[in-house]
Amino acid sequence: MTPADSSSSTEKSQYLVGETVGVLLPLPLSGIYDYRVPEGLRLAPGDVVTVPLGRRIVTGVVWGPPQGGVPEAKLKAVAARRDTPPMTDVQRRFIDWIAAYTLNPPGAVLKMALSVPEALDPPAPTTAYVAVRSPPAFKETPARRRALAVAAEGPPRTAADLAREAAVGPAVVKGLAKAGALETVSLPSGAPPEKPDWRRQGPTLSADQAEAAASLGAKAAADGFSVTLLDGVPGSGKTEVYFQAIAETFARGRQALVLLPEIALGAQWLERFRRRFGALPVEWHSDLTQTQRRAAWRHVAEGAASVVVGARSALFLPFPDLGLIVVDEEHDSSFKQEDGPIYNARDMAVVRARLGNHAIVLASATPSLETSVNADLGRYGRLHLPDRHAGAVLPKIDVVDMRTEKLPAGRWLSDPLKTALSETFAAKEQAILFLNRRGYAPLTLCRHCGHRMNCPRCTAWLVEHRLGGGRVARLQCHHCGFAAPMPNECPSCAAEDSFAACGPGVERLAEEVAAAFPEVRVAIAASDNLQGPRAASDLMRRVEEHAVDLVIGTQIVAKGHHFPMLTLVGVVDADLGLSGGDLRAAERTYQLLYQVAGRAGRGALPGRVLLQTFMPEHPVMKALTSGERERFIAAETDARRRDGMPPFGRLAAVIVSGPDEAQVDAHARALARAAPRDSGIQVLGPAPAPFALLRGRHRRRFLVKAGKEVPIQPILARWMDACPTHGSVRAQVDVDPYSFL
DNA sequence: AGCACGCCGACT
DNA sequence: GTCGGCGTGCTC
Repeated sequence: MTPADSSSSTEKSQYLVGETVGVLLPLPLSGIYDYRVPEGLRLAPGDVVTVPLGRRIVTGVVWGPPQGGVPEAKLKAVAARRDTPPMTDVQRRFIDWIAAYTLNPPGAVLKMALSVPEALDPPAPTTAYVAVRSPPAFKETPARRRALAVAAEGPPRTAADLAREAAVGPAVVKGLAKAGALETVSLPSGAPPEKPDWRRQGPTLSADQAEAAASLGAKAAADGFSVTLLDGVPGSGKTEVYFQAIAETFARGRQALVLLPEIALGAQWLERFRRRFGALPVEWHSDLTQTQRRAAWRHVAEGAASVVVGARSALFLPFPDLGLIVVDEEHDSSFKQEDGPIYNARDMAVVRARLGNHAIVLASATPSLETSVNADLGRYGRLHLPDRHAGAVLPKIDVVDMRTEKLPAGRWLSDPLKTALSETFAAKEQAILFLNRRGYAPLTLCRHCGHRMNCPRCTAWLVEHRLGGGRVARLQCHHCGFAAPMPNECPSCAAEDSFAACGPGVERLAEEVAAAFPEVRVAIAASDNLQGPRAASDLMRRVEEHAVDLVIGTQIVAKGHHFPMLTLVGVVDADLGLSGGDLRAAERTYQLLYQVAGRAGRGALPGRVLLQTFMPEHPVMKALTSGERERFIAAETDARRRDGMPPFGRLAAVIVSGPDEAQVDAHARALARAAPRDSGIQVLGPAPAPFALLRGRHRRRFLVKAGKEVPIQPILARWMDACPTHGSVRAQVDVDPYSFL
C-alpha cells in the first residue's frame, strides 16, 4: 500500500483576506476548487466552510493551498465558516490516502466523512422547564398539579421528560408555561455521553489472558504505530483482553474506536462493555435515527465520546484524538464496502492508525490470510490465546459423508444428524442447524419445460419465500430486491401447477424438522425475520431462557453469542461456499464453519458439531475435523504464493457496467485495446462479471494481476483516463477485490 | 452530486 | 403554438 503520500509538512496554517484557498467539496469532482478568503474570515486547513458552487451553496473543507490556474473572474469567495470543530490533519491525510489508493476522487471520500450534514450545525439548545417560585394565579387541574409537583423537584427538564414523569400530555406542560407557572430555560443541548470508567476492575483473567492484556495495554499506552493480531479461539477471552487496551487508552484521555462487522447483533457486546466500564459506548451503525446519528457525530467531533463502537463507516467519524482502533472479527468480509468508493475497512483502519501514529488491534479466532502472513513476517505483532476460558472445551467436529447417506429427494437431514438432534433434545439441551440460505428454496423450476425462475434485472435465480408478508409464496431476488407473488402458471410454457422447489432454504428445513421432531420449539434466524437489533436480541433472549430448543439459521447465527445450553451444531451443507471461482472460497468457508462450530459447548457442557459434506477429503473439512488450522493456512498460503496471489501479489478489478449491453461491450473492448502492457502486470478480460446483469445493469469485468512491487494505482489511473466513459456506462475500479472471477 | 442548457413528443 | 422528457456538461 503505497499511494503518493500527501506532503503536508510545510503547510500554511492561516489564510487571510485577499488570499486564495483550496477547498475540497464532498462531490465526485476531480479536484480541489479555489476560493477567495472574504473579509473578516481567517481560514486554516481543516476548517469546515460553506462556499457558492454554481447557483447553490455547499459545504466543503479547507484543504490547503489553492490549485491555481483558475481565471480571476471565475473565483468566488468562501461564504462562511461552519461552527464545528475543524477536520484534523490526520483525517485529511486519511481521506487523501484512501482516494489515491482506491482511485476515487477525494471529494467522493470526503462525502463519507461528512455523512451527517445536520451535525455540522451546533445543536439547538433544548428548552427545559422549571417551576416558578411564586406562580401567578392559574386554573388548576389534577394533571397540572401532578406536572407541577414533578417539576418542583429535580433539575429543569424538557416538556417531553416532564410529561412522561408526571404521566400527562406534553400540552399540559406547555399550558403551565403559558399560564406562568413554569418558566423556560435554555440548556446547552445534547447531554454528553456517560464517561466509561477505566479504573473499574475487570473480571479475573487467566494467566494467558493477563499476559496478553498486559502486552496489548502496553502498546495502547505507548506512543507510536503498532499492529497486533489478537488470535484466539471463540471463548478464549479476546474481548476482555482488548478491553484492557481500551482502558489504557481512556487512561491517557484519548479516544478508542471498535469496529464490529454487524452491530445489529451487538447487544451482548454492549452489555459486556457496560459491565466492564460502567457505561455504554457511543454507537454508530445504520439503525441509528437521524437524531442519534447527529448526536453521535457531534460527540465524537467534540471529543466527548471516549469510545465508539460501530460498523465500518465509523472509521470516517471526526475523532479529534483517536488513540486506539480495535477491529474485531477482522477476517469478516462485511468490512469490505462494495458500493461507492470500494474499500476494506480493516485495511483502511490500519492506515488510519499509521497516520494517527497509534496502536491497532486486529482480533479474530480465524484471522484472514493477509493478516496471518503479516504476523508471520513480523510486520504485525501476534498475541495468541490458546485456551477456552473457564475450562470450556472446544467442540468435537465430525463429518457426515453425504455420498453414503443417499437421502431421498426433498430431505436434507442425515440419520447421524437426526440422531444427534434427538439425543440433544432428550437431554434438554439446545441445537443450531446452520444453513446459509435464506427463504424456502433457492431455485424454482417448471417441471414441464424446465424453465428456471430468474430475476428480470439480475443474472440470478429468484428465491421462494413462504414466511412473512401473507400466506402467498413470493419470489425474491436477493441481489436487487425484486419481489413478485409466485405465479400460477409457468411464464415460459404456461403450464399450471408445474413449479418444483429445488434445494433447501432455512424455511424449508424447518418443515423437515417439524415433521421429524413435532414437539421441538424451533426458531428461524435469517436476516428476513430479524430486522433491526430488537428482533435479534429478542430471539437471543428466547434462546437464553430456553424458550427455544432449536435455531435454524443463516450466517447471522455464526456471530459470537454465548448460550450455555447449546451443545449441538449441525451444518446442513458444509460445501455451500466452496463452489465458484473465488480466491477466498476455502478460507471463508473455513472461517464461517469454524465460527458456527464455536457456538456449541460454550458453557459447562461439552459441545459437538456435525458437518454434512459431499467432500469429506476437502482440505477445509480436514482442517476443521483435525483442528489443524495451521496446516490449512500454510497450504493456502503456499498456493497463494505460488500463484502470485494476494498477499504475495496485487489484484485489482475493473467493472464496466451500464443498462445498454452493446454500449457496455463497446467500452469493454475499448478498455481492452488500451490495456496497460507494463512489465509485471497482467490484464485478464473482459469477461462477464459474476452477476453479468445486476439491478438492470450489464456488467463486464477485467482482472489486473501484478507483482507486489508494482505501483498499480498510477497504471490503472492512466488506463482509465485513456478511456473516458460515455453516457450511462461506468467503469469502477476495485483494488484488492474479494471475488476473483 | 445538483442544476443548468438543449433538442424532440403530447397537450391547453 | 408551448410544457416537459432526460441526455450532456459544468461547477472555483
